[in-house]
Amino acid sequence: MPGREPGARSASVKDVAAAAGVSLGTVSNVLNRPDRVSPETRERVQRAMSDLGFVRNESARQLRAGTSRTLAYVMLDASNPFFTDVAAGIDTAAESVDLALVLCNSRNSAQRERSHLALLEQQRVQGVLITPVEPDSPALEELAQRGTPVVVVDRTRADQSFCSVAVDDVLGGRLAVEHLLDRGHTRVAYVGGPRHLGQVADRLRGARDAWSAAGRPEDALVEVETAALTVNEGREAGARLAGLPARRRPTAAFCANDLLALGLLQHAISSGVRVPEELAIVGYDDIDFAAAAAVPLTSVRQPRQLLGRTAAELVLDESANADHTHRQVLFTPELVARASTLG
Amino acid sequence: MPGREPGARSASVKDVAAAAGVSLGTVSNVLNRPDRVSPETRERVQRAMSDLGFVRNESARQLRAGTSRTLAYVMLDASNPFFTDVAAGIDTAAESVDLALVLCNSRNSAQRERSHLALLEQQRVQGVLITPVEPDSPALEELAQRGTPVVVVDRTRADQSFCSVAVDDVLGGRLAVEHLLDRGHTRVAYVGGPRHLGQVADRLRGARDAWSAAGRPEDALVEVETAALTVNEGREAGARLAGLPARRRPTAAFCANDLLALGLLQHAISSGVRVPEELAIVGYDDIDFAAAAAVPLTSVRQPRQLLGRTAAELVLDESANADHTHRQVLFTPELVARASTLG
DNA sequence: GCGTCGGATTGAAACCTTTCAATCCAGTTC
DNA sequence: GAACTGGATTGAAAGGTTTCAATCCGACGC
Repeated sequence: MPGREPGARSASVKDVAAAAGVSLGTVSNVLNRPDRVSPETRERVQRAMSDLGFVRNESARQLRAGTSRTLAYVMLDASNPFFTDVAAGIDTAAESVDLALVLCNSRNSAQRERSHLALLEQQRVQGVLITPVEPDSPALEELAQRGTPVVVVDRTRADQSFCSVAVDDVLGGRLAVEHLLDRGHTRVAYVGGPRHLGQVADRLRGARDAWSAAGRPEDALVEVETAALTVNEGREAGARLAGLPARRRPTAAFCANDLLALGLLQHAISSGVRVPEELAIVGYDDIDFAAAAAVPLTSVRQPRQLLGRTAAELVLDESANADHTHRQVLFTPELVARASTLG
Repeated sequence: MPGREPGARSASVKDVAAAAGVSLGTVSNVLNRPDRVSPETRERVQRAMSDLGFVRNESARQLRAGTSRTLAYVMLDASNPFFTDVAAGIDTAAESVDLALVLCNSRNSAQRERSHLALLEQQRVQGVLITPVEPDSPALEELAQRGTPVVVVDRTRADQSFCSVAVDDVLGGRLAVEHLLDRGHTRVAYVGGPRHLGQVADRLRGARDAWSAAGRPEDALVEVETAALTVNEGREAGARLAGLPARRRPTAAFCANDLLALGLLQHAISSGVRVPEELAIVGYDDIDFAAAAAVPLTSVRQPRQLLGRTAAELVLDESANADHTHRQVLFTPELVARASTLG
């Protein structure tokens, strides 16, 4: 038997009021300003509510009150642990101000992203946090224009028409390569792609900066471009590196993210290349699986939870304060050295 | 400047109607039954909508129409790739019937789970899919009782008062151990815990069944209980196994999930134990990281996406068909043999 | 006893959309 | 030219909650 008896629709405040012998307004007061109603009445009403199985209708509440109690995070790819950690950070912040967080997964599709945004706007959510498929999409602008606070997470936009939180990827790239230089490597690979992704380009730039600042010849930093930031592509890149003649083969690789690094590591192990003796590896993101890899991975850590928390704070500020001004927050990454580079 | 000019609230159908010189009802028709309105009028109205930046108010729509366009999945732990894959399956099904999916993450907390459920019920979502912290919680029952379709995902309940989809964990345990028996192992560890989790218990039961069916002595299947199903606990378990005297040390381990198996693998590699020659490992779930591990992991695969899709279909059936009857769907797992057990 | 005060309660309006029966109107048929 | 047809449009009601000005009532001061 599915649910309630046929014909019975769920009880409304009106039913509760009748059952408790009070007016409609009093029931509402019990719900929203319990202190304004006398203890006896309050209890009578609450009793009626539970007797009738009353469940407040959020649509009606929101329609009348004009405010919603939810925040949304549109994530780029829920299967990347990095983003779920960011989401956890947002959740923590949302929880502390008693807002619910709903997650939407665009799964890398601009089309899905669009339809999620449309629905969220119709739902009048308090704010939208998003790691967009395409940071410069005009759809975001329009959404903000029409009055929904929007914060861009882990991406930056050319203009400053939004709040955003991100991590300094150029610095991250520099840290990684400086570490490898410290360890004495003279021939290093940068593994990442596609090149048009902001992250990939910025990390490469940082790597190049550090490389030339150390006075190394440009062509000793070899770029290995991949088609995506996945474990599979990392393995693939491993094969390509292995194919190089020994003289030109790098002794270390800096990967644009940990998934690539894990793939590369796997290729190395399965083909008998010792890590880090023959090939040192640096990843990026420091997801939990990095520390837990067969050879624990040196990685550039991004403050994932903090990223999320901060983004949530910005969106809340924008939604609450009339004199809000947009801010671009840039966090500093940190290198975590582990066995994959430490002989 | 945050959003629209002060004072301007978003346009309503009424505004659109006025701007287009038609009645309210016509605007609604354009929105909901565009074929009923003449092409010229329709266009005029649509033009007015975009001029005014009209965004339909979903609360009002839902209040009047009485139906919501969303499905919800309350996940146990968004950072476990297994659940995000299940979510992707649900999403696919939801998309095909034009429902939006919102994800909530209870992060293993019964309290968070409760508050998510309460809000979802108030929002009158079309249905709730959930992997509960505690499958036998009465809260689920009450929710269903009051009329929200509920489907339990990847768990089973003692009674049959819900639809549920799960995978046959007893069979999965059997498959794993049969495989190890085939490979000639005579001393095997079962790594998992805490024991009160349904999954952990069922997989152990299957393992024992296979073991005794093969006529092996009971005490040659050693149980290693862990405090949680995480990578860290897996490493920990590795240390415990290594501590056993060689005579009593198992030559293979069957882990209750892949995270444990990955941790165990990591411990083995870092302490020089060869996999699979000295220690064969079987995981469970076959998450993507399993195939991508340093030594690709043999694992018991669950049809994750299918699990999600099926759950979504059940909840939709329950929400649409008055004569719906609850079903408990049990899928069959499948062993995927890889290098971690294949010499 | 009268007037006043303040906390508790009430009742009606408002939020925005959808629905549906009623109306309108331009053609068509006889 | 009257009667009808059927598609397009209209107008009002309804949905469940919150809000807020108004009312009620018992207590208190004088």
